[in-house]
Amino acid sequence: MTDGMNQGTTRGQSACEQCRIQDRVLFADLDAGDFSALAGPIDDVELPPGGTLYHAGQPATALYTVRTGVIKLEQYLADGTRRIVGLASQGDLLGLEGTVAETYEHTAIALHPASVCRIPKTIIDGMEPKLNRQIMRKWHDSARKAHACIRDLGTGHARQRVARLFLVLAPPSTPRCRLFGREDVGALLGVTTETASRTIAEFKRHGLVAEVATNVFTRDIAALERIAAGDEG
Amino acid sequence: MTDGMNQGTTRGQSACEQCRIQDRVLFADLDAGDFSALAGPIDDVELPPGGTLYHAGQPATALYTVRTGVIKLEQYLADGTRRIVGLASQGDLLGLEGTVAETYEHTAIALHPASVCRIPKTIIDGMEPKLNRQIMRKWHDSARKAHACIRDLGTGHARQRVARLFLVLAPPSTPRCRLFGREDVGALLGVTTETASRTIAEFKRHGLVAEVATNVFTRDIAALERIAAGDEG
DNA sequence: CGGGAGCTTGAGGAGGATCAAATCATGTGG
DNA sequence: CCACATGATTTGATCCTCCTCAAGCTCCCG
Repeated sequence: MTDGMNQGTTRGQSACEQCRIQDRVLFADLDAGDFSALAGPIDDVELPPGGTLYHAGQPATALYTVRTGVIKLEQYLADGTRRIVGLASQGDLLGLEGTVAETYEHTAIALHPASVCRIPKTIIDGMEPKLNRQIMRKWHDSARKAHACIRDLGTGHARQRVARLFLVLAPPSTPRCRLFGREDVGALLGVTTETASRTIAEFKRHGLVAEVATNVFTRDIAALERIAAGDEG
Repeated sequence: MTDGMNQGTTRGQSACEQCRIQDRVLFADLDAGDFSALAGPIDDVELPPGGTLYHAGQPATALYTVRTGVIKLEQYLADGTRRIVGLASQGDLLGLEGTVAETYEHTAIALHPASVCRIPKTIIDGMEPKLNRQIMRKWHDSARKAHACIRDLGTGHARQRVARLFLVLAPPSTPRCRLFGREDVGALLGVTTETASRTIAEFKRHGLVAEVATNVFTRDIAALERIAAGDEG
């Protein structure tokens, strides 16, 4: 149980018009006029690692756009087992279920220091038609990610899953990628904390990845792809 | 490789207005006037077990509503491994990705004899605003199912996964449920065909389920729930 | 009746879970 | 600034589940 502080700081208004990731977020195809209309109540939320954005079952009052950091989406089984069913990073939308349901379906917790943009449900409701296409695209992203999670991170031996995780964490061109706690790696891949740790340690020994700082890795992409596909060396 | 015939028969027009599952499908909240406007090109497709509705990568020209039967959604890994990432049954919408993307993302194959309703993309495009809420709800269903797949069918021991599958196949009140081939059970749960077979056989021996006809089972719900939660007896 | 596909079962081994301990980070107070 | 406490990570040893390879079985269909 990470048990971090359950909410980050909320500071002032967000400047959507200057947002660096504007083209990737919900309001991508709104014009300037629309922007001034909605500028009002959108604000930023800063989350420390372990900080909770919202809990499963809570009334869904807002959507969130991820600006920086990585946020995990957790769900729980009847026996209390924890499972991470998805990750959200830059440009992803969280709490999409709020547009059609009353409550959140996951618990959203930051893995790295994160900054997200809070968009009250009322804003969405107020301008539905213009946003519909964009919201649909976000649903699509979300479904694709979930299926990729089953396919890539939930299939094969632990070594393959870890390799695929390293490949998913950042695009191949990116030199480094940030990892997170072994317990979370386990919950994401469906293996135990020990297996996650052992496998990552083995990767380091074999030079498949190198830890340049705490949980910051460089990767041998080609070699990881070979492992991911099941080729053993 | 099941390699069934790759398409069922297509016969005539569909009578949406008399459809038994009308309240569960896409056009749930359209009025009579709307119905007559769209009555045109919607038609039924009958699929035999193993029949393919569409292939991953194909241009997405239509959505499909499932009227009867169960349809599997398959995806493939780089090494060729097959994985079932979801099941669709009565009322579910298939090929939703077609509303925002060019091609299908899964291969959709019938597990039982199935009857589906083909809705050309042009119809959807033509009446977007009225349908938006309903489409959104279908996206939501789809995402929920995918997460349930990770959580319930992809976590824990083989015995737990099979128990959860039996519980998911039909609501608890339903006396019987239909299963499908062991190879597909394996691909859905992320275990081998042999493990699927062995586990189901063991369930039969222990009276947790009983096979009243080929792949038709009655279930001891309470006992299955105990197994699903990890209690061993 | 014979052939084939899918299902069941067996034996053996490997991978991962489990239990337990040692080592390494991180932040705290002296 | 250092010693210490705390939690995360790594590692070890053992056991059990599940995979693998292989054979027998059942059911259906020609």
